[in-house]
Amino acid sequence: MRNEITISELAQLMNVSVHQIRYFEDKGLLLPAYISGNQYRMYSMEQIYQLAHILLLRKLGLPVQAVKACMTDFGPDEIRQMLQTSLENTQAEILRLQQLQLFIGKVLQEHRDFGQEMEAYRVKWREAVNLRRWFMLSPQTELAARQFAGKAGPELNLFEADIHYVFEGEGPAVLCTEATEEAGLLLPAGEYLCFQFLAAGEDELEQRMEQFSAYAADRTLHRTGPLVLIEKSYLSLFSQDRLHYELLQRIGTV
DNA sequence: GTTCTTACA
DNA sequence: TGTAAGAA
Repeated sequence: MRNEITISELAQLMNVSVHQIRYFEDKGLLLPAYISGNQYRMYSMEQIYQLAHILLLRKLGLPVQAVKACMTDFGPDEIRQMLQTSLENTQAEILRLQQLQLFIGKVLQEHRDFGQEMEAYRVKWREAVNLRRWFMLSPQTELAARQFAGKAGPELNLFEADIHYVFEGEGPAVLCTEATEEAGLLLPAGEYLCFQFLAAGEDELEQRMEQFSAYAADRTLHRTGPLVLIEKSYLSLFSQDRLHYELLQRIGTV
């Protein structure tokens, strides 16, 4: 038995695919120790170390092409800088994953809340919320894809954000999302009449809003401030055909 | 049975 | 990057 190993043995040893090893060869990163009589690539210890080196650099986020340059003509300064940017990228990735973790937790929590409060009116205390206005929704033109494409930027995260439709007076609704700081529109802290429900279309939505008004009127609740319809589209993960909504309006003394 | 090359999604 | 084919 020779001391060298075949490509599949090397692949298994280093936990990569055979294809990937050949790919590295194609890119000039890793040549076999020699080619055997039957055209098999054979690898020795030197190649094992070299492959480990390549894999480490790939792990640091270097593109395959950059790995070559790194191994041939990078000096200590360039290596240090490479590690520095890799560190920064890693920190950014951690941040991204933390935000994702937060979002998943939020979806699960909201879904729990929704399950309990389904179809129930209740009065609850809400902390103040800052809203950022995006654009008006003219009453006739229903939500059109073009409207979003034209007026909303990439900052408006349609699926992950709570979309607030704010009805101020008789005018058209304004589409808003929550902001972390003062952003034009403030929903003050206070007692709010809240109603959560599922709805499929515009008609059902209007029906619910009339229901909401009637409920408040019946109980002679004094409503103050705008009516707000919150759409939690991400909760549609749980029900494909319907969207989750919450209606709310501040109540209390003038 | 393993690997090689080549092509393709 | 993975998968598939036919050839060695």
